[in-house]
Amino acid sequence: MTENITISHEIAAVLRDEILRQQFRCGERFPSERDLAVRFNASRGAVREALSQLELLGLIRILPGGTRVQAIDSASIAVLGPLMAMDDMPDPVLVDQFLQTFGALTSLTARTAINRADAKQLILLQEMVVELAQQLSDFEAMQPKWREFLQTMETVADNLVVRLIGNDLKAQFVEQMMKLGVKPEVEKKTLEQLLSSLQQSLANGDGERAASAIQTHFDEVRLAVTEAMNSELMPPELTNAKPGNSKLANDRAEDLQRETV
Amino acid sequence: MTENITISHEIAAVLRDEILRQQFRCGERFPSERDLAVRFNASRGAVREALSQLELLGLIRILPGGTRVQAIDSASIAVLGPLMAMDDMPDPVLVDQFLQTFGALTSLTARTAINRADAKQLILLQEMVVELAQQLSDFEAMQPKWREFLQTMETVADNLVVRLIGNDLKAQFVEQMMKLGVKPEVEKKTLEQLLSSLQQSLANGDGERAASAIQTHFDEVRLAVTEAMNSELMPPELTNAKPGNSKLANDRAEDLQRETV
DNA sequence: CAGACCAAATTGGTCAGACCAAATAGAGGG
DNA sequence: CCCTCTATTTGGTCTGACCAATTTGGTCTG
Repeated sequence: MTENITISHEIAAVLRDEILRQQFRCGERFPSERDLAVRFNASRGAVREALSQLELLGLIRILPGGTRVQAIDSASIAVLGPLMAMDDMPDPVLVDQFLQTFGALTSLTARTAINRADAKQLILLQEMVVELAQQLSDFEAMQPKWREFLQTMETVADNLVVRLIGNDLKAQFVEQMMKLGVKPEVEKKTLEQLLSSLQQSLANGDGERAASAIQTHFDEVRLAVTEAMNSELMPPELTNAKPGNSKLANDRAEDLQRETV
Repeated sequence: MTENITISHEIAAVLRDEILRQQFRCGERFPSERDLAVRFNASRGAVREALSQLELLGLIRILPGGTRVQAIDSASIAVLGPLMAMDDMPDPVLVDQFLQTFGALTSLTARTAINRADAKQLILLQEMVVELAQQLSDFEAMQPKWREFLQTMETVADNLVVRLIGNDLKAQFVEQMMKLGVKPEVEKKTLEQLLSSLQQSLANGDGERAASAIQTHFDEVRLAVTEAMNSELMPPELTNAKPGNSKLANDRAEDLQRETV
C-alpha cells in the first residue's frame, strides 16, 4: 500500500487519463518525448519511463519515428481501474459490465472450488457460510467476511488465471464499487437465497449449483445497482442513454479502417 | 505486429522470465539498477525502463532503498502469456486453467451477445454458425471462421471488461494453444453438438442455452487437451504430477508469512 | 553483552547533454 | 501531379552527475 510516488508515475497517470478521456484519436501521433519533457518540466528519462508504462498498458505504441495512440479497447485490463476512477461517479455501463464479468469469474471459482475441495476445506467453507448467514442483518460487518470467503474459495479453486485477473479487477475496481454504496436494500433477500443455496451446494459437493446460484445473485445485484445508479445519476444533463459503451462506442468504426497504422 | 525490439524490452523480458521461474524468492532484494546495468552491459536508463515495466506487471516493487520481488500470484494477467510461453511445452495445469477461464468468459459473451443482439445481428450470427457447420470436416479452415464468430459475438455483447481481459489472455496465449495442436480428434463430435445448440439458441434468442452449450464444450475440450498433453508429456522425467499449480504452489505458504515486506 | 546511535555506502529518483539510426516531412526536380 | 532526395524530427541509448532516503555496519554507551 506504500505507494511510491514518482514523477514518471505522475506523468504516466496524467497521460493515461488523457488517453482514456479520448483526448487523442486512435492512431494519432502522440506528443514527442521532448515536448512532453518540456510540458511536464521533467527530464526526457522520466517521460520515457512513463511512456514505457503506457505502452505496457497497451495505450500507445512507441516506435521510431513517432509514438502513436492505440484504441482503448485494445488495451490491458489494467486500465479498467483508472477508467472507472476517472470521474467522481463511475460509468454505469462499465459498472454493469464489471459486475457481469466478476460474477462469471466468481461463479467459475465457486464451481471449481467445490469440485476440488477436500472434506476439510468443504467444512471450512460451510462454516464460513454459516457465519455469513448469522450476520445477515449487519451489512457493513459482513463485507470483510465476504471477502474472506471469496478469497478462501479462490485459494481452494487454485486457478492462477482467475486469480491474476482478479488482481487487476479488484485493484481499484472494488473500491469504486464500494464508493457507490447503493446495494444494501436489495441485497438482503437475494443474499439470503444465495447463502442457503451455497450451504446446500457445499453439503452435496455440488459445484454446478453453487455456480448458478452465484450467477443468479450477481445478476440481481447487477440490476439493483444499475437501477440505483440510474436514479441517482438522473440529475446530470447526460440523459442520452444509448446502447453500447458510452465512452468508446463511437470510434469503433474508425478503428477498423485505421488498421494500417 | 511490428514489434519494436528495444534493449529495455529485452532486459525486461529476461528479468521477467527469471522472476517467473522463481529464481528470486518473494520479498527478496532485487539486484540494484547499477548492477543490472553492468550485467546487461546497458545504461541505467535502459534498466530503469525495464524495471518500470516489471513493476507495472506487479512482479517487483521499486522503492527507495531497494527493489523487492513480489509474489507471482499477485502479478498482472499480462504475465500469463510469458508464463506459458516460457518452456517449449506449456504447463498442462495452466492450460487447463486458461481454458476454464476462457470458457467462462466466452460463455458470458455468448449469453450477453444473444440477449442483446437485434434481429439483424442474430441473423448474421446464425449465418456464421451455418457456415461453420459446413466446414466441420476441415479443422484447419475452420479456425479463422471461429475467431471471426467469436469476435462478432464479442462485438455484439459489447462488454469492455471481457474484451480487455480477452486482449491480455489472447495475446500470447492463444498461439500457445495452437502450438499444442492436440484437439482435432475429440473436437469434431463435441463441435457438432455445440453448433447445433448454438443454432437453436440463436433461433430462440436463448442466451442462457448458448452459454451452457459453450460451457459444456469448453469443458470437453479441456478434458481432451489435458489428456492429450499428459500422454504426450509422459516421456519427460517430470512424472511428479501433483495437484495445484505445479509452478508455484510450493511457495504459497512462504508468501503468507513473508507479508511483512 | 545488548541496545541505542551515528556515519558511510548503497539505492532509487532525476536531470542534463550528447550521439546514432530510422522515419518523417518538405523542398525540389522530373 | 508524382517521385526523389535532403533536412529535421523522433525514438533509443549512453555517460556522468547530484540529491534524498534507506540500508548497513561499526562504534559508543549503559
